[in-house]
Amino acid sequence: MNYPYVTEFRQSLVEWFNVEKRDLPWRHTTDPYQIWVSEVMLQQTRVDTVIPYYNRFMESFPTLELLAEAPQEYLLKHWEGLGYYSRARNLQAGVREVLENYGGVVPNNRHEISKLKGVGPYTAGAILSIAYNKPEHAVDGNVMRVLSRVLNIHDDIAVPKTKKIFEAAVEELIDPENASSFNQGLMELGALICTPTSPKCLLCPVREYCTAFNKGEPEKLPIKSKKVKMKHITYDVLVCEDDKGRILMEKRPAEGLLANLWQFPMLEHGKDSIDTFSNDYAIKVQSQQALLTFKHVFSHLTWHINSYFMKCDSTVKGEWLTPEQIELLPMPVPMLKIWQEIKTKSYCLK
DNA sequence: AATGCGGGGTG
DNA sequence: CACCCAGCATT
Repeated sequence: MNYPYVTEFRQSLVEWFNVEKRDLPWRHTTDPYQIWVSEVMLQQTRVDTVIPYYNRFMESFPTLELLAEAPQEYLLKHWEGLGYYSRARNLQAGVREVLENYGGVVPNNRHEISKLKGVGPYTAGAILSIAYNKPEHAVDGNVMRVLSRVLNIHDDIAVPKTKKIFEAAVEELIDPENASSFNQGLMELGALICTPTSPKCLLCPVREYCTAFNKGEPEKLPIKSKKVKMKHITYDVLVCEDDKGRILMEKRPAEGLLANLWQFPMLEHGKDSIDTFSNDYAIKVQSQQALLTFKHVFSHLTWHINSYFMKCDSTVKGEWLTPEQIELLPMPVPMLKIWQEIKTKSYCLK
């Protein structure tokens, strides 16, 4: 395939990026480790959300070695609220691989870097191009949207193999001398100009090369099928406090949803019974009071939560923790919401 | 190829 | 409410 105006397209995009790019924390460095962290955080996550997490993360884990040595609980606390927590565990596994197998130097080729945990086709290309200026494709949702419009590609981007079409296109288009600015330029264009709805074509540096703009209906692309069926689960969440002001906590399993995060005990409606629960923990409930009722939406399921504050007898079973200890634990957002309510209304002793 | 995996922003 | 977002691992 041979695109017309490739040279002009490259130049317009790269020049626009170098002038208009946002000042973001990870754009002050080309350290592969720091670029790596930023790219993992940015997976499926918006820039504005990532910024404070990235800054805090770099303060605590400025080097690959410090991240490799960190306790997982401390690491997860830095990821708390960011979501997709396996990213954090995979990132730590990845930096440990770099220390073990590559002398602490992040590999500069796709074959080796792709072996690292959590580094897929996009992240590999992003690190290689941004940190090492290697002309490698880095195709994410932004790039597929931008190029579907520029090149008039109507393939369904929800179909996995469609990404190969865009990767091949980037290999043709990418500026071999300015791979970093070219790839970032495509993504920046998608974020600022070539947005999903109402793209700002009049501000676009490459509109004269854009098929969708010239045809007049850029918002019709990309084509994306797919709908996900949402599952619903209802839970009672029990905040149990003993007479010493300690609260019963549970650690979630090491696999699956919210792996290794901490929570107040949860009873699934129609599945878990309060009797079994109080039996397991040898708890005797003295009083019970309704807390928050709310809904928490994940990408693939919805939790309907009823939360209760319960005064209980002392017991020797389970993890009864002080508020100070609880503050150090990584918890999912629904639990943070309940915990915040507890602190605000000062139910517990403290 | 299909599914599981968070959470927040937007219209 | 639906849709989107700098994806990857597992099956």
